[in-house]
Amino acid sequence: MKPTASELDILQILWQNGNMTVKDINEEINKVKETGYTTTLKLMQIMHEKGLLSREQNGRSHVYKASIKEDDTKSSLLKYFIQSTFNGSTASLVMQALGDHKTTREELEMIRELLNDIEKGKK
Amino acid sequence: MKPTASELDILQILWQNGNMTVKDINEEINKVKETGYTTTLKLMQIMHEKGLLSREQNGRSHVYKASIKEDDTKSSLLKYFIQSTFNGSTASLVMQALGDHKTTREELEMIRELLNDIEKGKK
DNA sequence: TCTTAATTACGAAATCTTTCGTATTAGCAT
DNA sequence: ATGCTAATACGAAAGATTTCGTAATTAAGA
Repeated sequence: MKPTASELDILQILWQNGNMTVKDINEEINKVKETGYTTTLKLMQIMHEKGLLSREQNGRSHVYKASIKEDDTKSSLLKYFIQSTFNGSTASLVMQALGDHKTTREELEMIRELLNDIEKGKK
Repeated sequence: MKPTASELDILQILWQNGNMTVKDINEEINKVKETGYTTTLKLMQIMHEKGLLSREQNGRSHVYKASIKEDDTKSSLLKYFIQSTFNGSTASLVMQALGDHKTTREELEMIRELLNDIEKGKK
C-alpha cells in the first residue's frame, strides 16, 4: 500500500515524534504549510480506514500511531522510486545521489563501511 | 517542473530511444500497460504545452523529443524524493538502497571508486 | 444542569491526473 | 478529384487526492 504525498508527511511526523493527536500533528504540519484542522483530521481518518494508522481513545480525542513500519515503508517507496526513475538500477541511483556532493566526510565513511560489509558477505 | 508519473514514463522512453512519434511511444507503452492511442497523444500534447517536450512536423505527424535533460530531471526528482522520504539525508537513502543487496559486485566497485574520487576532492 | 469549547464525522467542492470518444485535418493511392 | 487512412485537436468524463464547511458529539466547568 503506497501512501500518497500527504499521507507520507503524516507518517514521517509520527515516526519521528511517536504517538500524537490530530491537534499535535496539525500543529506540526502548520510549521511547514498552512493547513486547516479538518483537512488533517480527514486525512488521518482516511489513513485509519486504510490501515495506515491505528488509534486509541483518550478522553474525548484519539491518539494515533503509525501502523506500518518506517523501514519497510521507506524500503518499498525506494524500490518503487528506483523502478520508475532509475530503470530499476540501484547503482545508478546511488551514483546520482553521491554525485551531488551533499554528503559529509563522516557519511561517506559510513557508506564505505557498509560497502565493505556487503562485499565481505558476498565472498 | 516535476513531471507526473505518466509523464515520466514518456520521458524515460524518449531518453532511451531518441526522438519518436506518438505512435512509437504508444507502442512502447503498450508493452507494459494497455493504453489507448489518444490517451498517449493527449498526454504528449499536454507535455508539449508545459514545455517538457518539443516537436517537429514530419509529414502528417509530429516527432517529439524530450526538452528537459535526463540528468537534471533525475537529479531534481531524487532531491525531492530524499527530502520527502528520507528527511533530506542522502546518506540514509544510500544506506537503505545498498542495504537491500540487489547490487552486483561490479556495481559496488563502481560506487567505491566514486567514493574515492569524492573523498579525494574533499581533502 | 446548562453552556461552551474541543473534537470527531461526514459530505462535498476543488484540484490534479489520466483516459477516452468524437470531430477535424491532411496526405496518399486510385 | 475522391475516398480512405493515419494523425491531430479538443472537450469532457473518470479517478484520485486534497481541502474545507457544517453538523453532531462529548467532556469539563460554571
